[in-house]
Amino acid sequence: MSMTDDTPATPASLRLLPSRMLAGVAMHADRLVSEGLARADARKWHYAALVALREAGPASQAELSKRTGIYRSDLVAVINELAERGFVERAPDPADRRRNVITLTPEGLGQVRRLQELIADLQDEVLAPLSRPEREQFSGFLARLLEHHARRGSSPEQG
Amino acid sequence: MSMTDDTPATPASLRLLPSRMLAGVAMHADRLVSEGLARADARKWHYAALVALREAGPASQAELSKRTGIYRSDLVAVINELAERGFVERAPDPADRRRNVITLTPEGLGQVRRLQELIADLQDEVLAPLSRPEREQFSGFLARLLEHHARRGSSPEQG
DNA sequence: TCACTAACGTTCGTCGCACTAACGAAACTA
DNA sequence: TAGTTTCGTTAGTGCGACGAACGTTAGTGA
Repeated sequence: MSMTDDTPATPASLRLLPSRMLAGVAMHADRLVSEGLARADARKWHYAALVALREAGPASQAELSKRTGIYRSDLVAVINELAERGFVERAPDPADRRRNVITLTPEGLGQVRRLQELIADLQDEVLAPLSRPEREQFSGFLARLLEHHARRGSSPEQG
Repeated sequence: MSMTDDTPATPASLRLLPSRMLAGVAMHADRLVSEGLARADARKWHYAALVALREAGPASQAELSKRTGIYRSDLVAVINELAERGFVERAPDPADRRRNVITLTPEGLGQVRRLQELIADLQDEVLAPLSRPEREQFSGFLARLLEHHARRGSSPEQG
């Protein structure tokens, strides 16, 4: 009857590995925001594209790809979904007939505002256990790490 | 020929999103360690399993799964690969014939030592831009975030 | 003892993400 | 005018996280 507390704990040498913790926290964060956005019939990429459009105006898909970090291959589907929902419009560029010009619609503007609030709440949820100043520190660290690895990375970059 | 600096910068509202930065840093970190381990013909999971075995002795696959966070479905392949390389042995448990007992071999012990050094170096590379005390802070934040989300998570947990 | 349930290892399949390859059309460049 | 590059697009790869289901074996209660 006596149980010897058989809880199989992850060894500390694994549990405390920064790269592992990083992956774990990123996963939880990703799940939180993805599920939150799903409740609004949206995805991370929708938000990224919409924000980029609002911030910098109409753009070609190639430009959007660079601004958001979404691969141009994957961007196709994102724009499709946003266009279906009436948040953006895809039109051929008369000046360069290879390109499409993606434009934010009024409905899209409304949506990005809604999503922005939602996302802000979700970030709070992600960082819940940290105090305000700690969140600043943490974000600062992340930004520095990101910048560092973005430079050295021979990889095509992504976010 | 003046160029209006057409560098398409990611808007700050995206670039500074914690969840996004988290994903980005985690990706870079993961790539670094994965590539590093690949050079030693190993993967993250190999290391996780080997460490868990060294730390807590021989175990069934179910137990290993809980200790390492590797799904039992995926663990099968990991043990296969480790067994192929002679680092572990998989034997049926005479006490419970449903189970396999996974045991670390002497070669496995050597390998886990090698990998541990390698991993330590790779962690340094990941955290390169941070000073020692900053790394401590950062790791502390990660640990707190992880613990927080592990509790509330109805998700089966993973690292 | 006998049905019921639960655990174990395993296989197969799914979903999403990062990423590559290739292609036709259009645009630049020599 | 020929060669190269860019753009949007389709298809596909590799991997990590995860679920479903199955046969086998162990425990559990009537």
